[in-house]
Amino acid sequence: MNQSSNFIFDIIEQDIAPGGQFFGKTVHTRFPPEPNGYLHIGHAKALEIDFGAAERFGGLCNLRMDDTNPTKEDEEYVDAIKEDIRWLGHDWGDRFYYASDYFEQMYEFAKELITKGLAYVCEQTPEEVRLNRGDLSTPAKSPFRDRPIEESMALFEKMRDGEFEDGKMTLRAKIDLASGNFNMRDPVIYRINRIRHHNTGDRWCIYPMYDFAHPIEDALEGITHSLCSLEFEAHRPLYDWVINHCSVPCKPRQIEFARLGITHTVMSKRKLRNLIEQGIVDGWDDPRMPTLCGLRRRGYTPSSIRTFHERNGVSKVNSVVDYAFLEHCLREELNRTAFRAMAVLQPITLIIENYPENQTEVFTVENNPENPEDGTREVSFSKKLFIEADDFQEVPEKKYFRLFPGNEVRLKSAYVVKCIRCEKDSAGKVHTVYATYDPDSRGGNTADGRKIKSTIHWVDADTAFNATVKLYDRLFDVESPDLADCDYIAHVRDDSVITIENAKLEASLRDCPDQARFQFMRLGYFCKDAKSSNPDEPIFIRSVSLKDSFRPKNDTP
RNA sequence: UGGGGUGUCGCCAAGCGGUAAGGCACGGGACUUUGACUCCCGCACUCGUAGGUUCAAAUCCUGCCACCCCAGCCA
Repeated sequence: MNQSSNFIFDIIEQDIAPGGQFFGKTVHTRFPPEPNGYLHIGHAKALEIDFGAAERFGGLCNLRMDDTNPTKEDEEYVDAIKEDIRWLGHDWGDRFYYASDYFEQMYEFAKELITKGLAYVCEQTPEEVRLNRGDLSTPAKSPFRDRPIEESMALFEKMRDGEFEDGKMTLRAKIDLASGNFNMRDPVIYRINRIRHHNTGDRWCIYPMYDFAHPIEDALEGITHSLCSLEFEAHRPLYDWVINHCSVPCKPRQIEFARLGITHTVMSKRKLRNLIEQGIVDGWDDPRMPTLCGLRRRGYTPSSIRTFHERNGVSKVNSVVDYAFLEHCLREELNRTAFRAMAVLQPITLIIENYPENQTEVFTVENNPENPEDGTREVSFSKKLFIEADDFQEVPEKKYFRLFPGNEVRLKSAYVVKCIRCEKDSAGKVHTVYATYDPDSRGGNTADGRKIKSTIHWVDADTAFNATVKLYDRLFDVESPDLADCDYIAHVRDDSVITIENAKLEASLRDCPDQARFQFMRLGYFCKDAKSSNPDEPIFIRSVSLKDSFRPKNDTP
């Protein structure tokens, strides 16, 4: 499937080769989202790596909700996460798990550590722990570090039994208070928190911390390779410590990779949530959001997103990929697969003066010139048409070769017409253009073989229907709104969505199914919005524009 | 000041001692019943930097510089 390798796949390959630590084993990975928000395209990168590794080596990938902190998590996200993963085309079979399903075993492993003298109950307050953490040159300290094993054990059991109030004490791993790696300075591995857990209800009032829980979750599931993002690199010694000191069934290997950044967007849950709360976007599935549900609504296909990630590769360099590359991946696919249709977004009237009144012809148009197998459809033509305002200039600018007085253009698949004159309103805006047609150019080819430089799209005023079309564009006007010192809210574009109420669409678009994707010729790729369309009022969303070398899209600073 | 990472074209990214792949973006041209698509051509004598080893270095060694992550009872 994906033939290109990366440093992680190279490592796995070595691990399962003769002499490797997982020789003879099935590669087993996992995707472990925390159910506290919606998945975005950055998560999709991890998905591609986790499920991709399993696929590549004939292994398995589990889906596991990493729900060890009930304060932040909620079941409401679980189904949405599953839906997004399925949409991307990944299958976890029957291996769907909750980290919370292992609480009992984690508790036992914690007791094992206490028994071994490798964990102790610490009664410092959160503030005291922070104060006693030391600094770059000073070791941490805890007055409870050398408390007897039996005492810690009794206290820990009472913690579970709910005998102490929240925050009163913690269970800490006894590792190295002087370590240069702060994660090893006797990290807290259990805390008391009386809050109902979405999965375990009120069964627990103590919850394990990520650094303790995650390696156990992995080991219990027989994970061979635990792939995560770069910020966990400094946690790996702790991950290995837990694996080595608890009697877990296997020793997974953690490998870290750089998370994805994309220009002109923000990726952190906090910032995305903020955009919603401030009413800047309509919700998690707003088509401008980098969430998977947002991209789905925008018209992105699963395969375009997977292609995007595959071609970006995997490394350990903090990288920010150009938004244009995401757009490229979508265009590339849709050019191949989307049916063409004609739609006029900024209509002006075109009257063919020498065309008979009340006459209608039907023309046959290819659905996709890139793929003849997609067949054809019929569109009607008559004396009065709509064309794009952009396709006419009374006084043509340099190199303009569309419609202007005296010039000929071809109406896609119909006739060659010659512009005669135009009519303007009181404000000087052109509303009607008059032309004559060449009856010998039926279908678009001239009888005398003269070349027509330009072909424009059109719709028949008699059969076209009005629809709302929403033109979405990037949300921010700066390349890196996600930088820590960037006031990203101040850089939200006020024209990131332009709503066109009365676009004129060709009749065939009227009854297309939700989410159907089209190329509106010469404009871009659009899809029918399943969320806001009514049976009688379809609403179309622009997924991405077509490239335009006449007026290159100027990139905002 | 401690620990862990990373530095190859504007942006991603191959490269693993033998003399800088590819994609995006960009510029030029051809073709075109979408100024799209497609197709050509151009786009790093140079790999953060300074030395060293070698017949030969982006690849090995040493120093320096820059940037990122870590002191939550978050993940």
